Amino acid sequence: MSGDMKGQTWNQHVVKKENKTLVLQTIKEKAPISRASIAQVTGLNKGTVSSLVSELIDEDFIHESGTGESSGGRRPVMLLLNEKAGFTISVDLGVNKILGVMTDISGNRIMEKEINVDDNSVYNVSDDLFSLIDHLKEQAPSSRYGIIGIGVAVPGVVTTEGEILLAPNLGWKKVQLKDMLYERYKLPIIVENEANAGAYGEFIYGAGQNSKELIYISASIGIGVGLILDGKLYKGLRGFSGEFGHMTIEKDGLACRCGNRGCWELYASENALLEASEQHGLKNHSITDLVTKAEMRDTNALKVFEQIGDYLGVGITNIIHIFNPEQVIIGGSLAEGIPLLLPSIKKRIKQNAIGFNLDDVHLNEANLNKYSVVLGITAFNIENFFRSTVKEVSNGV
Amino acid sequence: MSGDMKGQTWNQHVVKKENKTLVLQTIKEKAPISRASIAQVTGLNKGTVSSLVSELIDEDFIHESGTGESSGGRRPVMLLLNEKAGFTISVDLGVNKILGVMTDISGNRIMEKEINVDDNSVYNVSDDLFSLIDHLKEQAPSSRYGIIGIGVAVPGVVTTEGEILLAPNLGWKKVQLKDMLYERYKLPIIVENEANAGAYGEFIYGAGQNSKELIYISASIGIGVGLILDGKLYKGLRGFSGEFGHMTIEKDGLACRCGNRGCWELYASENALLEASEQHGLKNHSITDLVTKAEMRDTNALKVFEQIGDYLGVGITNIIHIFNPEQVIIGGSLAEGIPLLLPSIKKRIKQNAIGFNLDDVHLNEANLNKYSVVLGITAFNIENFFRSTVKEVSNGV
DNA sequence: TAATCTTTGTTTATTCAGTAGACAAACTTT
DNA sequence: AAAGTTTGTCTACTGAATAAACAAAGATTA
Repeated sequence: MSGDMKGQTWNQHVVKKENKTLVLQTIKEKAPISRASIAQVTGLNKGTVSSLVSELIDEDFIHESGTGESSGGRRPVMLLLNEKAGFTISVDLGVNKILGVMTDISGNRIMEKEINVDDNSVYNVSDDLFSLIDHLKEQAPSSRYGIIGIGVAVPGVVTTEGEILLAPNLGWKKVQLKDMLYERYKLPIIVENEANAGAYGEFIYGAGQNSKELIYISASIGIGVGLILDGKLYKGLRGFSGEFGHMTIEKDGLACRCGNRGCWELYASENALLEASEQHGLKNHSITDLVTKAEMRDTNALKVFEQIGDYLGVGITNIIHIFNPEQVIIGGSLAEGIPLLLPSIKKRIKQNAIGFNLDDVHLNEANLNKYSVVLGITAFNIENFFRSTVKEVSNGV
Repeated sequence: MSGDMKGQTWNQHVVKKENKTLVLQTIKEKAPISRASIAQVTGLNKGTVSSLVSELIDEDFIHESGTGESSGGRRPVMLLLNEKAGFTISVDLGVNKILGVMTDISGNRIMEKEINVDDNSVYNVSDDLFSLIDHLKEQAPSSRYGIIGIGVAVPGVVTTEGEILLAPNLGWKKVQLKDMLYERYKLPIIVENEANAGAYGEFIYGAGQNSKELIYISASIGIGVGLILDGKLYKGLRGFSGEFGHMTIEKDGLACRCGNRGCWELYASENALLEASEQHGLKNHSITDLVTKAEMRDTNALKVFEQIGDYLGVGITNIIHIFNPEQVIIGGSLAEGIPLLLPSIKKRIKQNAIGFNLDDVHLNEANLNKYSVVLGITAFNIENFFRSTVKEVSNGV
């Protein structure tokens, strides 16, 4: 009816929609909060807030929760997000295991299930994935909005349309996972790259909550990077940004299966760590083994971590130069070794990064641990839900 | 009075402001255009468009320009941007010369002046800069809004507040150029990094007009990069993004004066080109000399361009992997040699870049030539003007 | 304890921008 | 000349925000 191609048109419906979202957002962030405080924080008129709040209550998005402390006058009625108004199902589809969680619309984990996978064929994995989702879905408490969305993170190249073009470590090519899931569940579906999801998870619920410019490094078998720029996930033209694993840090260095040479992930990933440890006489060790050895002051293990940390530092220095970020967060399976890697990472960065950019940046470990990725998916699910639902309900009823 | 900290509040004033801007934008882009067409394109009601248009005419932003062709009914009255409602002064402050242009608010160049500089001290340059601006300012035609803004691009690190922290090739540190200019002219001032300005210039007026994701490489003495992401200039936390010149492409490679090692600009800038040519026995040649020689099939000169192009390709491959851009534009003084560099750049990229990302990207030469940077500044000036003025006038009168 | 002051939240009258639709003007087609 | 189209303006209406009055419920003070 309106809002064509470019530059949406503004009318009072849009105004109401935006203000309602603003009120809801304020409650989400500052709950418990009174109507009066919302008016003060947002700058909206008290009457406007009252009327929007009563709509939100009717729609079960929020509810009152008794009175708060008086500050010298009538005691305020506090408002809370109605966390149990709906639930999400979010899955981290890894190479060796699949982690699925159910959360409420506030992002609290209600239930989770993890299964191991050895056969990575599309057929087998999708079977496992479906039964995992079915299992979570069956046990969802009843609620006004039910399951509000299902999302899956995959270690691969995903288009903005949710098609998996390539997932090398799964051996997948051109898999229409989003369509498959929609076909089966008829619910809003999200399929997203694993590094992007991890970045968003840490941004919304984790170490990056107060940074608008943050770079999340997912260092596992390979390296993927998720970019939060200007407070939004940056995906590039078709969704393929963040292929930092294939950034050349040694011109004409080692040949990568991607066709490039000297790729960062050949020197600084979990794979690189394991290879380096073999070269130092530590064969068939897992990361956990190596961490244990290094903690017991094994010289070879220590050397390996120092070497990998140094290479990580080279790439991170590049990241700092390129983005002038506020925060760089390291996640993925390699994060297990962070305490051992950090000294040499920091040494390299301090030596090599330009002062101005270095001064601005904080280097941190992901603090949601194995949940970074699933919770990113959860955040996508919830955002999607509020964006589409808050408005339609208010117009529709 | 409203619209506090986060999440602006929406009311009818905002609606009008946005719709008015939308109408103006539509006229800028599609002029000459009738009221009826604007209504159709924007989705706004015919009456709304009529009333907004009549305000814009009162404010001299646009004017009617006779009737257009009938399409089977009453002939439309065509609307045009009133290009001469105001003028900008935009300056590209280079190491060897200063280029200043005056443009109208449509970005047409009205006048220009270029001067050479040999003493780069702040004192001397600011003197030259002031007299250059004075000269342009004096000759500005009289107009409703006069000089709407003054902007300067500098080859250095500029904060979001317009302070020049460091301009190594000028030998400047901590120069409050924005304040100095405001003190003198009491007009809206912009001070911006040269690569950022170049990127914006090509984005608005040049080769990148239809790309929302574009990377501009300013290859001169060093390398700077301007990032247009999601249709906006990306500046990072404090404005220091795009320091691609100091991206490591050879770990522990050549030492750079920035403190890092193996920086891209040591291998792929104008400086690198000149050094490489000396190593090939071509001493004291300018780029122009080398281009001439190479065009006459001088083997050494050809080799030099091939080598530098190859290194450029390495960095551009990284850029393609990192951003999944729609377009990469090469500008700066090195662009003079583009026809000679392109073959080896393209060869490297085709060999090394990941297919998905490679398929999306177009590699182009800047097409505004020496005006990329000044016109970027012009675009900033104009945007600033419309953002602040369109609205205040309509509320204020 | 009573009177007064504060804060919270609702209600009412008002303002203002966009919309739909009628209408007039100007043109084309039959 | 009559009928149909397109453009642009005008009028009545709608709906959302606002300011201000008001009611409710508490704190403070004498």
